Amino acid sequence: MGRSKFTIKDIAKRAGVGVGTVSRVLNNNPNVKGTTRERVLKITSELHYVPNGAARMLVSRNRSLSMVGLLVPLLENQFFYEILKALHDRLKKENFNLMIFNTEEEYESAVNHIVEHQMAGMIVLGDRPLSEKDRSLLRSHRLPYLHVDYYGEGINFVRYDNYQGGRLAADYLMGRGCRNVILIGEAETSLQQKDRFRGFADRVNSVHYPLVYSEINIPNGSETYGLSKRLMNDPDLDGIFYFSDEMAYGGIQAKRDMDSQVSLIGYDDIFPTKFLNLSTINQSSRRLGTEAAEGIMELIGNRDHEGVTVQRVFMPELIDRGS
Amino acid sequence: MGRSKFTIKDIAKRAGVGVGTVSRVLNNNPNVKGTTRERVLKITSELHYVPNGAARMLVSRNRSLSMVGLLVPLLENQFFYEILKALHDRLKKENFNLMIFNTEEEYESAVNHIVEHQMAGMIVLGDRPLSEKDRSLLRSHRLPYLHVDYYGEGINFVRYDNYQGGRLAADYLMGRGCRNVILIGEAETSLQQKDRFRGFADRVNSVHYPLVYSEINIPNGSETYGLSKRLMNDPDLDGIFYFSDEMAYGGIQAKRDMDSQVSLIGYDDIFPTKFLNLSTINQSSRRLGTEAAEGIMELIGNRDHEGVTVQRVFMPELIDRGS
DNA sequence: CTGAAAGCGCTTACAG
DNA sequence: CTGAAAGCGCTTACAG
Repeated sequence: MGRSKFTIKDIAKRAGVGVGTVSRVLNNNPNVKGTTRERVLKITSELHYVPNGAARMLVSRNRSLSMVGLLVPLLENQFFYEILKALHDRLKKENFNLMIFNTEEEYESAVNHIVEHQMAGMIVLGDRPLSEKDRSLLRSHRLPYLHVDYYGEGINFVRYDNYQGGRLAADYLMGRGCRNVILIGEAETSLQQKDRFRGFADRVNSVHYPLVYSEINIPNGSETYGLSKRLMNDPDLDGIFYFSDEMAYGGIQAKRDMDSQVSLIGYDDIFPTKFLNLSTINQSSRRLGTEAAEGIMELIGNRDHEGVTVQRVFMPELIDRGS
Repeated sequence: MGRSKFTIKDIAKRAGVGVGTVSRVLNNNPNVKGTTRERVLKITSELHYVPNGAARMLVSRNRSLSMVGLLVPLLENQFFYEILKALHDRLKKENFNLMIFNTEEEYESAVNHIVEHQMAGMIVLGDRPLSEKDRSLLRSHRLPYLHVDYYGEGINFVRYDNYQGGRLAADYLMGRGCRNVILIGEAETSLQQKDRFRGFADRVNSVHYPLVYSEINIPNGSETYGLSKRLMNDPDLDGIFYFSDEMAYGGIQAKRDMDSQVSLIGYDDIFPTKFLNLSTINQSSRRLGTEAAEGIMELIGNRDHEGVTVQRVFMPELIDRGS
């Protein structure tokens, strides 16, 4: 039961060798006599010795760090969690670890931490861009980063095509004969939402289908049950497109309780959605996470080559569950 | 656009001061003349200078690290995600960061990493105990840790009472007049599952209620829809207790599709459950996460006092949605 | 195969 | 208010 912290020096002294030798043993350097190695190993284990990670990092500037920082607005919807799982799985295979930073307010302290600890790379979940300051910091430290679900010129990202998803949603509701549709979104409008709703509008207009639509945006994270119920009182309303499945759940419940005929469609196809028989636009969180992991590893591997860019866009899919 | 890494020495040289002064500026030490401070700050920002975290940690052995390591079997159910959110929220308020380790296979490398990097504390989600080796490693480094959902003598934990939850489930099904019940669980039996099912059995037996029950365990993560459907073909079966809400979702769907009268109850009351009108046993993920955060911070604060123990047990609650 | 020494980039008394 | 120096715990040539 060692009392406190031992260092490589303590080990060396007890083993009657120099610190260099202990270091070699610890790093599996083959140039150590078998008996010496044994002796050192015995002592390190008896003392529960664990090398000081900070000292190790400080000295081995070249050692490729195996840590990836992840910026994620944790409170957002479950879709992010599913991405997180896939991301972690894939990274794990290559022996990368993930450090998670909650970034509801601002990125800066997280970005600083990541740079300060010389992580291998960084992934940003969600639709917010980095500040110019953060970007130039990362650039000057050659720290590669990748966005998931955000995009722009010259930046690295993987994402699903939300515009296309909006078009699919329009197809679905038009296919069910809707003429009077409401789009329910979040008040703090995200890029995704804009793209989805724009895709919806463009699709409706492009085919000259006689459909009237309007948009209602509610505070992020608020319940949709009451609102949906009230809307369903309007006999003219015949369709609702929710920005996300989580928002649509309240709608499904309202529809059931009101015995309403309104057509509903959500977005994401997260795990519980199929059990609610909710039609939706599927984007695979697993795929997104996996591709993000592979993307960042590619960027890390090519840190020194200029101009390597990862930009991948996937197509979502309509899932018709007759809702 | 700095090309590469600058050190405190570079800053000092350009500012025409010693490294000590630069360090003081960086650490907001008040004993620096205003103009000197300005000059240094200007240069650090021009050069995108960020101090080397490893060097910093190495030298300031006393600085209380603000990192908590979290061991979590990521692939498990959504309940963990909700805990994760709450945990993160609470920790954030006290300026702790969270580093997440996936531990589906073994804990050892994660524990090593946490010790090596001198984190402030560690939280273990899930029902697996640490190995004796890991425990003595943590002990000898005075690194406090806390289990969520696992428990035992002399260890720190916060958890819900699963045994009690099982009793509530029994009450629910007995209240609906069930006589013939099946418990569906996971083949890789967890402590939680054992407690829940044992609570169920004890409750039924303690009141001499004429109820026959049997247990079916299926591979973790597999679908329950097909199984539930088959079971519902048996006209004698009138109740199913699922180990988790996620497992129960397939059952709810089967019940609807078969138009069955079987009574169903899940466990957890995760977010989507209410929309499925599934009765369940509520345990608040938010509370568990928050308490875990507070528990580990308490342990961290009392690192040097022997015998401080955190052991908190919360009572779950029956949510009757008539399923 | 091994030891002594330099050095990684910081912080912090110490002496002015 | 500030500089020079010691030291944090490692790794890695270098010289044997």
